[in-house]
Amino acid sequence: MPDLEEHMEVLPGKILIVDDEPDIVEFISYNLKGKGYLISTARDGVEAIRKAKDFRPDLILLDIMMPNKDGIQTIKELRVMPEFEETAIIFLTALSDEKSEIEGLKIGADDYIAKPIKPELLATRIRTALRRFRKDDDQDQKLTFGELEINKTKFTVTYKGNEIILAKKEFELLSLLASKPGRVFLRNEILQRVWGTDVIVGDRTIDVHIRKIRQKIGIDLITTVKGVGYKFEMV
Amino acid sequence: MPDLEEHMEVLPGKILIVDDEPDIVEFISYNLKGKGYLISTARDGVEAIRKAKDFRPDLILLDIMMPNKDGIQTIKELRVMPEFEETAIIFLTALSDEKSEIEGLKIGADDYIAKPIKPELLATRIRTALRRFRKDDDQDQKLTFGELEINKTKFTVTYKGNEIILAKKEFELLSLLASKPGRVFLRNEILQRVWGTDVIVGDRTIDVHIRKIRQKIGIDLITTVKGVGYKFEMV
DNA sequence: CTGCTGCATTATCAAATTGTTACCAAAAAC
DNA sequence: GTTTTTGGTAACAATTTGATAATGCAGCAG
Repeated sequence: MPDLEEHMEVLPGKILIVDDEPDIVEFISYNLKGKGYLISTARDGVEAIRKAKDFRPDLILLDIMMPNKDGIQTIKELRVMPEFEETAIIFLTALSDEKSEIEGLKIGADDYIAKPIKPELLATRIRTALRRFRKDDDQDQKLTFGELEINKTKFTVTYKGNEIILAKKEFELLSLLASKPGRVFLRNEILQRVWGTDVIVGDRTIDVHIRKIRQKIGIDLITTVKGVGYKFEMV
Repeated sequence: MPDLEEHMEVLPGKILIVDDEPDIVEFISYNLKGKGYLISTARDGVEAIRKAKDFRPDLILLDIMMPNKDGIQTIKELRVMPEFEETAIIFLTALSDEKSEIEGLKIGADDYIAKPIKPELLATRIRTALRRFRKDDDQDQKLTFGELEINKTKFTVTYKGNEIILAKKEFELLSLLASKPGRVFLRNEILQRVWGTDVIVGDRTIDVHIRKIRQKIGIDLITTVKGVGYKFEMV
């Protein structure tokens, strides 16, 4: 009977590869799998965002030129969502367009790699980028405010030691607001960051979720700024 | 049938030798057995993969030039399987082809040794490679949570002293979840880490395995986080 | 070779939970 | 005082998971 053991211990990281050329995806994917990275792939920006939400990559390799939604647009949308605020993103650029490289970095990429891609270079850059964002995998990512604790790793919220069960959207919404206490998030912004850009929901949806959160936590940590949005605040 | 030598006490390691020339296999095999390694052999890539699954070597000596499936192709296939992700692999190369050596290393070999093989050199390299992947072989790797014990070496789970028989996938799944108690594992992540990157299985597969585990253990140690994933938790 | 046996996966349906909307009342803004 | 915006409630829709049985497959004993 096989001893499965090691393969599930320390993984170097999860990487999402986004490119419309299957050959390139295949090539990179193959190279990185060999090094123990977990790989997911997408062939355009729309798919990329969808997969990223599920896969939660530590790093995204993002082609600039793509159909359906280009790299620039994709990174913009990703960076707006709280869960990808601190995800490493490396652009893949055809060396033709030097201008876009610079633009890419300004927009929020951490690095860029010119095609054709050299495996050694790729590996090095990836290691560097991942090191920069090294989240202690052993340590929980959590936000604490006095008696309230939001643990993103365990997906739990506790208030005065009691665990409060929040549904996914509720949790995401609270996490977003709590990520910048005091800051007002516009309704529009909340929609974008929690629901994404292409999902369309009615006006009342946010309200209802806010209400449920307030109800579950008991005290009102969320303040309404009428006509504008909501903000998280410890009293 | 691999020639195991059960009576050996402290095993320095299990080595799979893959070469199509019986003389070389014999030569290396003889040398390494003398040093206390457990040896298994294969004469081509296809046989190598088959034997590797059974034998679970700590290190594979892999000839590049072989009939049926060459070393390059073999290592590619091995590296993709999670259980060999972290197995040391050393290429055996005829010094004729220098280019392939480099290629081999890039692909995921840990080292290469040029033929003709010198026993001292071979021994040194093997020690080095094994050290790099050193796993506490002497001590059982186990996780304990109160009355529950998961022994990764023996492949057993006991609860309140009673041994619980889990199937392979069930065991892998439980091990993964228990490796970070409290942490939520996304369904996708579970799929990747237990089933591998290229295996495609339906949505319900994880559920069914989770259910079987719950059923066998009796108490529910696994918590569902709806829309997100599962987590292991002692209550 | 044949028929077991146990495991992994899928199919199907039921149940539970979650997300969204409709509607109206309440509060604030103008 | 009207208009706009949000809160509360419940209904509804959608999604997700649980339970169960069935299928297919590989290993194995005879």
